[in-house]
Amino acid sequence: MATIQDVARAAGVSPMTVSHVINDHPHVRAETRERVLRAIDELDYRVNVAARNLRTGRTGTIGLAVPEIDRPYYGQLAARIIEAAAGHGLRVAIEQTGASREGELAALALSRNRLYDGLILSTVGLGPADTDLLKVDFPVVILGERIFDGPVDHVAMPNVEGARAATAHLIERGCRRVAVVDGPQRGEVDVSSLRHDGYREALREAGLPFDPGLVASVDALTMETGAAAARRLAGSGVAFDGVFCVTDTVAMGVLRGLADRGLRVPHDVKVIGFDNIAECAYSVPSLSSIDPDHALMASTAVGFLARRIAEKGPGRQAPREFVSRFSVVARESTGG
Amino acid sequence: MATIQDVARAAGVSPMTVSHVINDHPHVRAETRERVLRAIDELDYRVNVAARNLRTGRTGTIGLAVPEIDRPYYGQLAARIIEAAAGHGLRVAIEQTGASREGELAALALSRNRLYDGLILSTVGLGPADTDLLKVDFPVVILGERIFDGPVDHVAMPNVEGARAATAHLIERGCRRVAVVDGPQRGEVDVSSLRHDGYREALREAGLPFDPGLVASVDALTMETGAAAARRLAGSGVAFDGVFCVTDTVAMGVLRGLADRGLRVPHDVKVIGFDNIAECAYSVPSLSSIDPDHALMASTAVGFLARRIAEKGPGRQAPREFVSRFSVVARESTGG
DNA sequence: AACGGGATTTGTAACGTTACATGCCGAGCG
DNA sequence: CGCTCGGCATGTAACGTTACAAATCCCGTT
Repeated sequence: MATIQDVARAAGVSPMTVSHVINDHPHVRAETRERVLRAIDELDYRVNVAARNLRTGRTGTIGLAVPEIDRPYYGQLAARIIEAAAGHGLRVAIEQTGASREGELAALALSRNRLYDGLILSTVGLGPADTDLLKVDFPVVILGERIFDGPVDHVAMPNVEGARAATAHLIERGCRRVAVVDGPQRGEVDVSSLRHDGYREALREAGLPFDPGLVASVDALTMETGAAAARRLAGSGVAFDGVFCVTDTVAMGVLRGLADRGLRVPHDVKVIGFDNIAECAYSVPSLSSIDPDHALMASTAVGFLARRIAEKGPGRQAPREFVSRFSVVARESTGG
Repeated sequence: MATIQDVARAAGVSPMTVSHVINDHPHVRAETRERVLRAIDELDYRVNVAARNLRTGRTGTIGLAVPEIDRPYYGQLAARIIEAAAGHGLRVAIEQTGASREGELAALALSRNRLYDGLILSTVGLGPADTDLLKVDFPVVILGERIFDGPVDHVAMPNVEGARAATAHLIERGCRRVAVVDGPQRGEVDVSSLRHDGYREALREAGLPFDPGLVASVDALTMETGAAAARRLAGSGVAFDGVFCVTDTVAMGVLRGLADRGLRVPHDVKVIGFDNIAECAYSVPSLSSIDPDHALMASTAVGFLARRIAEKGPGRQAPREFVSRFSVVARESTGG
C-alpha cells in the first residue's frame, strides 16, 4: 500500500506538499497540485486514517450509543444522526447498550479510549445518580430524557408535555377511562416516569380520577410486551375506552393485543402512542402519536457535539440544554 | 491524558511490560501485573486506540454498509451483525449507502482507507458489471443478492426459492389470481428480479397463467410505495385474491393500502411478504412471510469476514459462498 | 559453585501522518 | 541595489503504541 512518501517521490515533491494537497491547504501551486494528484491516482494512494488520527488527535468519527438499533425509533433516530453528522464531515459508529447502565458506561469508556471524537448517548439506564460518571473530559451529548443540571450537553424531548397532550387528545375525543401502558420506572427521569407523569397531569386537568387498575406496566418497551399488556387489560374486567402508550413501538403491540381480544380501534378503544415513528402512518388502523421532531433533535444533538469537539482548551462552555417542540398527529386510532 | 510511558514510570517498569499487561500477554509476573494495573487505575490510563491501530495495522472495527438503517429489515440485520461481531471482538460502524451504487462505492473507499478491518456490504446498487470494483485487496463480504462468481465472499438469501415458496403458499391457500408487488429491477441479481422470478416459477408450477396486469412495480421498497401500489391494484379493476410482496416493508404498506380500499385481509385478499421482520407478528392482520434465518446469515457473514481478516499474506483463499435456508411462516394474512 | 534454560523484562525502531518552524524565491519598494 | 514580503516548498520532530530481538533474572541441576 502506497504511503505519502511514495507519492512524494513519484511527484518529485516533499511529503509535506503531498499532505498539503490532500488536506486542501493553501499555498500549493496549481501545477504542483496537479502533479501530486496524478501521482496519488497512479499509485492508488489512500491516506492511512490511523496515522492521521494519531497525529491530529481526531478520528472524524462520533459514537452513537442506543439501546437497540433494531427498534424502529432508534433506527430512525440513527438515520437522522448519521445524516446530520455527515453535514459536519463526521462518521457515526453505533454502539448497542442493550438498554443497560453497564452498556452505556461501556460506550462511554470506548469513547474515552479516543476511539471517537465525541459521543451521543441515548440514555435509558443512567440516572441522576450517575451524573458524576458523565463528568468526563470528553465531548458528550445526552439525547433523550432530561438529567437536570447534568454536567453535559443535553437534547431532550418534551416528555411530560407531550404525554399530557396525548392523553388530553384521547379525552377530547371522548375517552373517559384512559389506560396507560408504561415501562420500567427506574428513577425519576426515564421515559416511562416522565410520560406517566404527563398522563396523570392530563387526567387531573380534565377532572378525571386516576385509577391504578388502568395502569399496565411492562418491563421492556417492545411490541411483544405491548401486546401482552393490552390482552391483560382487556381480560382484567376493568373498563377502558382509551390507551396512552408511552412509545409507538409498545402501541403497535397494543393494537395487536386489542385485536386479539376482538376490541376494535378506534370504535371500542382509542389508542395513541408517542414518538411518531414511520410505521404509525401505515399500521391498520394508523396510529395517532406525538411527534417530537426527531430531525430537529438529531441535528441539534450533532450540532452541540460538533461545537464541543471544535472547542479547545480548558475554557469549557457551560452545558447547553435543548428541549424539542412537539405536535399531536391525529390518525385513525383516535378518530371516529 | 496519561500514556503508557506515564504508567510505566509510575509502576517502575518499562513501557513494554505495561503493553504486555494491557494485552494479556503471558510472562508477566503476577506481582508485576498487579503493580501495573494499580498504576493504570491511579492514572486513569486509557489506551490510545489510534496509536495502536497505526502500529498494529488493525482497527478492531468493521464497516457495515446498508442502504438505510431506518428500514426495519436493515435495523434488525445490523443488530444481529453487531452481536455477531462482538463475539469476534469487533466493533461495527454503520454506513448508509442510500441504496445507490455511488454510496456503496463510497463505503468501499472508506474501508480502503484502512478505517475498517473489513466491510460487510449489503448491496443493492452494485451489479454483476461491478465485480471488478470488488477486486480489492481488502476483506469484503457481500450480503444479500448473489453476484455469481464474484471475487469476494458472499452470503446470500434463497431469493428465488423463497419467493417461489411464498407464492406457492398463497396458491395452496386457494388463491388463483396472485398479484406481485416488486421493486426496481436494475440487473438480474437484485432482490426484486430474483423474487419476481420465483413468483413466476410458482405460477408456472401451479399451471396458472402469468398476467402482467397483476404486477405492480414500485420504485423503492417502502411502506409508502407499497400502500400506493395496493391502492393502484385495487382500483385497476383487475381481479386478484392474493399478493406476494417482495419485502415485508412493502407488504406492510400493501396491508395499509388494501385497508384504504376496504379490502379485508385475508378474507378478500391474502398477503405474504418476505424477510420475516419482527413487525410481521404484530401487524393487524399479522403478516405471513419467508424467514431466511437472519441470525444465521449475520453470523456467517461476520465469520467469513473475520476469517479474511485473520488470513495474512497473499495466499488468499477462494471466495466462499453461503446461501441461507428459509422457512415459510404462516400467519393471519394468509389464513382463513 | 558454575551452568543451562525457561520465565520475565527491557531497548530499539518503526507504523504514516501532520504541526511547526524554517527556507527559498521572485517581485515590489524605498 | 538591497531589503522586505508573500507565496510556495521543505525538514524536523513528534503522536503513543507494539513487533522483534535481546538482555536479565531466577531456579533447579550437575
